[in-house]
Order: sequence, then structure tokens, then C-alpha cells
Amino acid sequence: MSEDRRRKRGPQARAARNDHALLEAARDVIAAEGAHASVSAIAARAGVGIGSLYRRYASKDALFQHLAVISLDQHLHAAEEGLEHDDPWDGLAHYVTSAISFGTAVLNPIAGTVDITDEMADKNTRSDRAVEELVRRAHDAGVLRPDVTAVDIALLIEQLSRSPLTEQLGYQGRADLNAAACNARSRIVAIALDGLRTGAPHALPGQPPGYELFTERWARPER
Amino acid sequence: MSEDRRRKRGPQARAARNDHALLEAARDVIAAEGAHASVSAIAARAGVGIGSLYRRYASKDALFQHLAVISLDQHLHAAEEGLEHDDPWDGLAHYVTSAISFGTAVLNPIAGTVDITDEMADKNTRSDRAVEELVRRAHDAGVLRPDVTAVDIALLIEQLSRSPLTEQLGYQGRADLNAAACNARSRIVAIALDGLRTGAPHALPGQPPGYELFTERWARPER
DNA sequence: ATAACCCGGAGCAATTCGCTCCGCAAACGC
DNA sequence: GCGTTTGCGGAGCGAATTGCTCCGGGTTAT
Repeated sequence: MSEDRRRKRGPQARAARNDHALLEAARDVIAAEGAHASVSAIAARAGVGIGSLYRRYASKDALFQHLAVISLDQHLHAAEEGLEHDDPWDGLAHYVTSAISFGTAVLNPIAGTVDITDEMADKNTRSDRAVEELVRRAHDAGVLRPDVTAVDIALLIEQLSRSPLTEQLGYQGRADLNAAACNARSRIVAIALDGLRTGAPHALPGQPPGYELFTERWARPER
Repeated sequence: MSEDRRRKRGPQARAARNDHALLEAARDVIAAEGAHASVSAIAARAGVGIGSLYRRYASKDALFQHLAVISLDQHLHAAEEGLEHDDPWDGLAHYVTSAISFGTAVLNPIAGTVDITDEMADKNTRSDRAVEELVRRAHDAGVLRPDVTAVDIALLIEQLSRSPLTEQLGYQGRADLNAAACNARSRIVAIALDGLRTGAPHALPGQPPGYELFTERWARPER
């Protein structure tokens, strides 16, 4: 086990890697289970003991708080990156796919457990503004269907960010299933994006998924 | 409280209504929280005591089992109804919207807790076949984009069936929020359907949603 | 009024939770 | 080489939550 952790030397490097793994694990588990996610599940998914978790974060709430700050940052960053694209559609699509891929999903589930600082509220406002600007640009360019609003897009992102349990199960030593889930999700996102867009459909990414993503215990006849 | 329950007379009528409310509540709560949903949450959402729940179902597992059977029936029924439409697109769209609206979402979360009878596996096979037929018809008619498979659609349905917590919160005496959530969801479904379809976008249903669906505690500046 | 019926929720044992604490292994100074 | 330091993992604690039982109270029919 420690073999994997020694690619960079020193205890500090391992600590940093653990910290990152913890945040990512927390994001995934919360996206799948909501705010009820247990610390032991998060630690297990990160491949870390709960002791290590509590050395870095004073409490579960502190972890969630930190996660909320980070997610808010990522969200704002994705929106601003979108505005940097010259092409209005590319900008909007970049924002939507980014927001879905790192879990904007965590923000709403844990919104009740963290306390929102002024700085966080400010970032939230700024990203809302940026998204509205992205939408306006796309509307003006005629590439986004005119009856879709920024709120529609926000809700779509929230809906598509929630992980089905499949991904969680797939993680435990089943990298193949995890990859299949990523592929399937990217196709769904592409479908939704084409639903937002005016004009002809755009080719779907990846390979068509098979039935393996559905719970195996749910007996599906071989075909 | 009992005033509301006496629209139809007699204890049997009330019992039947309770039973229906229980199943619907279980469906909603599971769609929002997964298989970890607690019986007390289900009973509370149905507006009945836990005693009444346990008079009708021997255990939590029994309730889940019954719910799985019913959902499987509804799912198969929706697919077969879709095949009865003459228009291939209408048939597919009917299936997708139906499957999303009553929670096909419950099936996968609870697949591990129920035991699957031969009859259930058979129904599952039949609905898979029916969906594939729906997809084939739509492909042949050229109304469904050719790179979308039946599995893509199944995964899309699963993703869109999962309820955000908003709806759960909205339920508790906030009919307005619940209606807003339904409206917002129907728009998202319509967007996804347009992403599946070839040709020009189809008008979105309902009214553009506002930000009220996001957790209120997540401070959004009034605009 | 009496009997039959069903509903709701307090309360029980068991499980799960967030969290603390301590024994252990790896890196460092000598 | 050996002690020191540092961070790790997980057994185990009390508290909270869980699935479930059981009984007092209210409603309907007679």
C-alpha cells in the first residue's frame, strides 16, 4: 500500500496527496449519497484511515465547509473560463461540462450544513452573473435555443451532476466499470447539450455503453 | 387532519388511500435518498404513522419488495403503451416521460435489497425488449438520432429520475415549490428529448423557472 | 352504549454515527 | 547503528439513528 504513496518522497508529500484524495472522495461520496454521507465512507473511498481525516479537519462540518469553498471556487472558475472562449457556444459548453464533471452536485446537498461566509455568497453571485452572461452571449449568437434560461441550465447541471450508485460501486477495485460510467455520462451530457443547442445534432463522444452499468444483482438476461 | 381523509367514507377507503400514499411516498423518498431511506421518513412523507405502515407491510424489505414489483409493472406498462402509438417518436417520448415521472429511479437503488423472482426478471426482460423495439422503430423512421442506443436512453432515464432534495423539502407544506419543481423537471426532460431527436427543437413546456428551487439557505442575492 | 376496528407515535434493542486515542511504521539527526 | 520525531490507521467510545413492537385513543357500525 505504501508503495503507491512513495512516488514523491517525504511525509509532507504524502500528506498533501492524502488531503487531495480526501476532498475528491468527499465530493464523490456526497454526490452519490447526499449530505448523509458518513466520514468513514469518505475515508475508505480515499484509501485513508479516519484518523488521518481528523488530523486535517477538526470535524465533519469543517471538511464539508472546506469542500464547499473549493467547489464554489471551481464553479466560478469554470464560468469565467467559459467567458474567455471566443465562440459563445464553446464557452457555454465548457462551463456546463466542467460544472458537471467536478461535482457542482455537492454544493446543494451540503448547503444546509455549512455556514456561508460573505466571501462565499459573493463568489456565488459572481458565478451566477458569469453564467447569465454566458447565456446572453449564446442567445445573441443564436446558438442557444431562445426559450432556455440560465436557471434551466443550472437545474440541468444539478440534475446531471448527481452520481448514480453505480459509480460508487464501480470504484471499489473495478476501474473498468468506472471508465464505462464516465463514458456513459459524457454521452448523456452531450445529448443534453444538443438539446440546448439550435441546429443539427453533434456526434456523441465515446462508445455506446452496454448494460454492465446496471446493478449486476438486478438479473439481466445475457443477450 | 382526519377531515382530509374522509372524502370517501369508511375505514377501508382510508386504508386504501394510506396504502397508495405510502407507496408514492416510498418512491419519492427513495428517489431522493436511495436505499438508505428510513421508514420513518417514508411514513412522515405519506402523512401516516409508522404503525400504519407496519400493519400493511411486515418489514421495510417487504415494502421495498412490493414497491419494486409495482415499479417494474409500471415500467413495462409504459413501454408497451409506447408501442401502441402509431407515431414512433410519440411512442418513444411517451415511454421516456412516463418512466421518468413515476420513479424508475427506485429500481436500481433498491435492486440489492429485494430478491428478484423469476416473474420479475421476466418482466424486466420484456420491458427491455419493448424499449429496444421502440428505439428500433424510431431509428427506422429517422426521428431518433442514429448514434443513440437503448442503453443510452436507459441511463438517461435513470439520471433524470433521481430527485434533487429540493423536491423533498418542497413537499412539506410548500405546494408551490413542488409545482415549480415539476415544471422545471418537465422542461429538463423536454430539453433532453430534443437532444435525442433529429430536427429542430420543440417548444419547452411550462414557464421558465426562477431561482427559488435552490436551497434557500444558500443565500442568493435578490435580483 | 357496546363492540370492532384501525390509527398514531412513545419506546425498545440493535445498529450506525462522529470522534478520540493509542500502538506502529517510516523518515531524520547523530 | 539507535533514539527521536512525525504522521498513519483503526479499535473503541458515547450519542444518535435505525427498524420495529405495542398499546392507548379515536372512529365507525350496530
